[in-house]
Amino acid sequence: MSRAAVWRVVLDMPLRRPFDYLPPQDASGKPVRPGVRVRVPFGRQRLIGLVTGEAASSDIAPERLKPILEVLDAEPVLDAAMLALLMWAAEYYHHPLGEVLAAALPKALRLGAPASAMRKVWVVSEEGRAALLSGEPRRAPQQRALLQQLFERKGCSAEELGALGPNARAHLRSLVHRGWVAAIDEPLIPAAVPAQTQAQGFALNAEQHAAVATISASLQSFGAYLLHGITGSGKTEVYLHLVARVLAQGRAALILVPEIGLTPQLVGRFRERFAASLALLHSGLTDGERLDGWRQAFTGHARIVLGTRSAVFAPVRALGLIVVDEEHDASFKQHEGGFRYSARDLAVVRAQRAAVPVVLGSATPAFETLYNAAAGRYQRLSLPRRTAQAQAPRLGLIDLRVNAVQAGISTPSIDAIRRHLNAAGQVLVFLNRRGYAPTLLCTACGWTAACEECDARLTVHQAAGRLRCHHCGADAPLPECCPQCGFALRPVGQGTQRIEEKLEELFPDVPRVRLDRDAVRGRGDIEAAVQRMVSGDARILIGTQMVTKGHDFPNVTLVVVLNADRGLFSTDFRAPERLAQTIVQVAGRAGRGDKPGEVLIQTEFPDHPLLRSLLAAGYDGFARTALIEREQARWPPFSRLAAVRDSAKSAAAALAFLTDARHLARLPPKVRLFGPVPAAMAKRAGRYHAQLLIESSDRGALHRFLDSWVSQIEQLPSSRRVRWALDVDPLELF
DNA sequence: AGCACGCCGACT
DNA sequence: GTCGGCGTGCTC
Repeated sequence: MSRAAVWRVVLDMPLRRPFDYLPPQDASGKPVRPGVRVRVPFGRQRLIGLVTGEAASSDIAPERLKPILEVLDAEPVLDAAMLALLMWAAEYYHHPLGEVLAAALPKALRLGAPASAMRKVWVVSEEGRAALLSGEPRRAPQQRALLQQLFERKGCSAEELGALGPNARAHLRSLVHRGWVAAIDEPLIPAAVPAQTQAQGFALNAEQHAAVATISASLQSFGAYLLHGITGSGKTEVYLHLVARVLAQGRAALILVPEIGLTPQLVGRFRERFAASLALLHSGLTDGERLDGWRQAFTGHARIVLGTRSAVFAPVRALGLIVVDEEHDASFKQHEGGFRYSARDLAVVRAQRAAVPVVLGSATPAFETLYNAAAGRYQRLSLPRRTAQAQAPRLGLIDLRVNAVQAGISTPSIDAIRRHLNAAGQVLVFLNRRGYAPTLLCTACGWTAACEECDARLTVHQAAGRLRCHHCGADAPLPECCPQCGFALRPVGQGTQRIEEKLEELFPDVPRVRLDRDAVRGRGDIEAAVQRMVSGDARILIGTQMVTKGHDFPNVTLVVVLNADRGLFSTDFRAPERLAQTIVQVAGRAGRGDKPGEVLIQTEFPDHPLLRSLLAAGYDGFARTALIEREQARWPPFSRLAAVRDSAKSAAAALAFLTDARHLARLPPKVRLFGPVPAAMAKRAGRYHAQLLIESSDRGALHRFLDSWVSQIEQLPSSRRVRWALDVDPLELF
């Protein structure tokens, strides 16, 4: 037991405890500032950690306590409110606090970069001051004049140097050489940006106006709003109006968008309305750019922070509003790495703690969100009309069992495509599978090209002449003939490349564009492809999921969904929800201009109740039916789930840890375990994956159980032979 | 997580 | 006889 007061420091490590340090020697007596970064000795390493507080004494023997080496921040990089939110998150997700805090900071800050941008400033040194007083340098009046100026202005930055005379740079070099002037780094304080009360933009229709009025009536308090607006109903305009009101109050807004939803269109609309005060924080940025965006928020320079998942932790000053656009999108849930959080759910918690409104916008809200709205936890605001006069598209099913099919495209679809092209319309053909064909088959012996490292077939990439694994990235040349029997090989099944080839054959004179991860590499490529459709250069668009996210194709009048059947028979209870969202989102691309849209969905199961219900009752009706089924099956939101996932070099090791974990569990009433089971695709990138599911109807019971169990299972010797993670509220089940 | 220390197989 | 495998333990 040590009597010395110690600072509690949390490190970016999978350790569930803080470490005690003696206060830094140069700052004895100064109070701790929770949320500041410190450099500490740790074993034989030196690490950067975060101070969470202090304690009057430590359980650690005094001779073992080491002093903090350095305090990196004058101001906490995580303020009290953010620290409290992150502590809440660490508890809720049962994840070590150090890693949670690390997730909230850009990498550059974790490595020690200054929290404010720095600039080099030249200041007169002690020797320089003495020289100046004694009249030096007598022989160089210009140098002396510069020294005098630097002394009077208390230094000058590189940008200001030019104003100090024609040869200031050369004179400065001499002064630095003599040791009279030295360069120091100083934090750059950006000029304060005045709150902008920008023109109101477009006029709102009645429903948009009602939504803005409702939310802005209670900007000073927490409220969660589901903004359910069909595609093209003008959700973004509602956001823009709300943001304008928040800025007018001198407060700031945080806008979260899905991974791929951060399109130049959306950024452009915010930028043109709110010019300079916008900071971006998304995964496409370099570490330096992310640091820059974070600093703009931290310094208060940015009044709007627009970003993806991890931007939920952005240090927004005077937060007044949070918007989560496309709140149903799975990319808000971190799916890899250690700390798996839902940015949407944390946005709601952050808004609640900050007493500000949070707006969850979607054309296809997550069923959980609809449930929360029905339960009265969220207030529902609907935008049922499209802003342009466009009517809702007509949806129809095409029975693949009775219609002739050419390379995956049925005759009725081909006829419809021709009809729309002849009527000067544009066509979107949707297939959620890139490449040429998902299988390469030997017609003689039945051999198929399989990935060595995954339980998956290799996809044929005809144009590149390659076989690729879409799960691990393996890449091999396309074999000429069957490696087993030497007979000819045939690509089987459809990918977007093959559909493009077929459409070229069917409509040789109609320009096409393909939008998938193979066809577009950079963000600029996506824009170029989108622009070709918008301008009318291209009239057929073939695309994967990518087309459903954030892009508008106003002249598309026909959407053909080539295969809706994956997802109809999945074991994952969320598959129907995702299927409905995909169909409704892709259908929303049709008929956004003044022309009515048509949507054709090809299926082998036209009588499947899910498809029937979606067509007959729309997304809402579909959701109601699906939620009743979930209630009967006791799936979320009628129960709570968590999953322990792991992977190892052998299937046995992956299962061994989860089996040990299961044996350790002392289950309270109402908490159940399922598994462990191997993942549906057990082998991926050479590792075997497995899962143990935890279910409970009682959230509190589940979390109390996890609390003690997780700290036990991480002590298991078998845990060291696997990579494992706990996923609270998992979105995908194997 | 790192990074040590510590005991058992194929090599200069 | 050593170099090095990863199993176990510790870091204030």
